[in-house]
Amino acid sequence: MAENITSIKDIARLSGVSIATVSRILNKKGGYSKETEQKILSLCEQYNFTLNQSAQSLKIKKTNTIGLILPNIQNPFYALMASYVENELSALGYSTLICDAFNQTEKEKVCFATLIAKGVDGILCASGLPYIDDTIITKEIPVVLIDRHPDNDFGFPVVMNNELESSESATSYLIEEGCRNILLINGFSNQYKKLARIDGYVCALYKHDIPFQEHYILRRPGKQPSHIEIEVLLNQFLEEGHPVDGILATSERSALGALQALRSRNIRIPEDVKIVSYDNTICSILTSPTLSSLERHPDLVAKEACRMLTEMIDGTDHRNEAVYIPTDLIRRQSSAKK
Amino acid sequence: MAENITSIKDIARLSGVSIATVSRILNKKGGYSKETEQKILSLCEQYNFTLNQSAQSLKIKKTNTIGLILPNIQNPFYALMASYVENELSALGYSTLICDAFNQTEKEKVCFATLIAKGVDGILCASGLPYIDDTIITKEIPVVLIDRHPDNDFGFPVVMNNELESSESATSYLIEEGCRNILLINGFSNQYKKLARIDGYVCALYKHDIPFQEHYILRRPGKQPSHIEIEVLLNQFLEEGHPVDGILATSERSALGALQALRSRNIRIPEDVKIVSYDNTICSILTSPTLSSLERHPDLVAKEACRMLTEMIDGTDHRNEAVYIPTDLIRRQSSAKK
DNA sequence: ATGAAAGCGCTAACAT
DNA sequence: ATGTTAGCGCTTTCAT
Repeated sequence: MAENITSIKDIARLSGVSIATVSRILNKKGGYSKETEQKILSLCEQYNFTLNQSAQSLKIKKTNTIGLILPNIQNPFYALMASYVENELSALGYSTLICDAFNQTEKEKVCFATLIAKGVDGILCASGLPYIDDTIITKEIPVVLIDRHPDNDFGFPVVMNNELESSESATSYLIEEGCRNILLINGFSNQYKKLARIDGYVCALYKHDIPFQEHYILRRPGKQPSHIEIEVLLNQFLEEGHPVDGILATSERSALGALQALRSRNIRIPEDVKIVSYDNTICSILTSPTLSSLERHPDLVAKEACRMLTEMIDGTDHRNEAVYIPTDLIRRQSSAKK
Repeated sequence: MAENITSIKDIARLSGVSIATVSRILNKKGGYSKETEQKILSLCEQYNFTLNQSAQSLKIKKTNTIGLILPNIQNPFYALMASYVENELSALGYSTLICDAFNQTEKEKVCFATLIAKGVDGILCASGLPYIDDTIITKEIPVVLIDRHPDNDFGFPVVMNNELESSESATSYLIEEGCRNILLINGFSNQYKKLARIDGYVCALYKHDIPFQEHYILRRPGKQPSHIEIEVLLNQFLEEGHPVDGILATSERSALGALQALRSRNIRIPEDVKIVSYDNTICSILTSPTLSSLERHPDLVAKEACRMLTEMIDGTDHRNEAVYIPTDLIRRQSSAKK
């Protein structure tokens, strides 16, 4: 019957050294002989002993845990992001405490509060909500924003795509493919006032001398799943007789809604209408026709954000910095040449 | 300049009571007056003070954190599962430490080790791997298995679907729709020897007096993304001239592969071949035709698993228990009546 | 190269 | 109803 090995004390007793030495060895701090190290290490191995992280955290005031706030894990793009962040952080020696904000401001506040209360060393926030709650700023916890640029600015660094250029180039691409009546479908619920994806679209039209019409931006009320709402909205829009030969959908689900609407009206894709979508998740290759999509490289975004955050935890100042990850337009059937 | 409030001691000093009283109030243990409670609470509110969880965990030996091991968060089904588990656990007062095993035994071992080292109160494991590593059993940490029934049995309770019935009913459904040459596509890499989904398929054939042919089970080598592998395999199979009028795909991605293969050969769905898939994620409604799919109710699975695990943490014995969540066949275009 | 001891912030048993 | 105090398992300073 093996005795219960719960603390550094037991290892110390069993090996005949002091707890200080055990601690030094387990933390690789140096200042011990090769033999004692070997002895301690094999003893720990044998008894499957690891340091108690709560005690360690209490002492060194670091939990080696990072909080990840996501707007909605069910969105395949954020599932990807979660996966990449977890992988990246684990390589950097951190665990990931995940928090789903379900696209609700209230839940997001709770996420922040919970994570801070848990004592995470830093927070990665991709919540997508336009405002950051003031109550969180009281704690000087490192925060890196992913994919968002909130209206109120706390100086938190941000890692995101070059939204303006991306939507401009996607729109230009549609124009170059011959589209003249390009509809922008805003897949986000209307919480953002300024959206770079809209600016880029307008910009591209302008550069190609195509008049911008405000009603060519479709905005969803944001009460229902976006693909349903968009299907209804687009049907309505087409019903009113507005000509459309190109669509830039700022979210994958809204692209799907557009697909459904066009299909139900026997409008051919890409012959009559070309579509470019965002996010390039598995969904893009499932539809028929397959969807042209802006690859946003969530792996690179995750990597940069994790690097920044861990550096901040180690003392580096990244306030007000912004890292922009370029996107790539993946061309598929929905925008293929005639 | 507000002073730094870091511990219960500061609150005690500021309010003129002892730390014990503060602790009692913050933990709602009773034994204090309404007034002191009010005073302490508003003080904590004012200074944004919360108990240091590391210290608390060290003392009470509970972290209120649960580890979730997933085979692959990028799979939409497991992203759903993660979302539901996180939501459920947060309602039960636990945080979720997420760990992606990337479908690798080695990474799974690391997940277990990391989580245990972190001091999680319990582990939810949906890793999908057939064996559980022995090194983890050394610690008597509560574990609930999700969606898996490993070959070696540690007595861990399991929450999963009624796999046998599900695949039998799905197969029977195809038969009743007129299919006689039903191909089973095993979307899993070949690590499982016994798979209830196969047994159910065989069972249904048997009950309908349809001879079972071993080569009507398509097994992927498991080196590449399944939809690519399946596309190749199915093309090969059809090339060899075997008649097929129904397909049961045990994963969504393999259903997609089948879709591609059939489409490339101008085989009509559902007229020539009917397809039923698993998991019923967003993918099922993206394809064209939309996919009939077995809804596995990951929300219910998550709920049950979280309930069991938290009960085990509280001392309830659930060893060797199994909870089976029924599935529902969602009928869509891919298996619609002629 | 190693040890003794203080103290991180908390809970709970034992006081009063 | 409230206070005192020991101790959870660890790191680290200061000894030796």
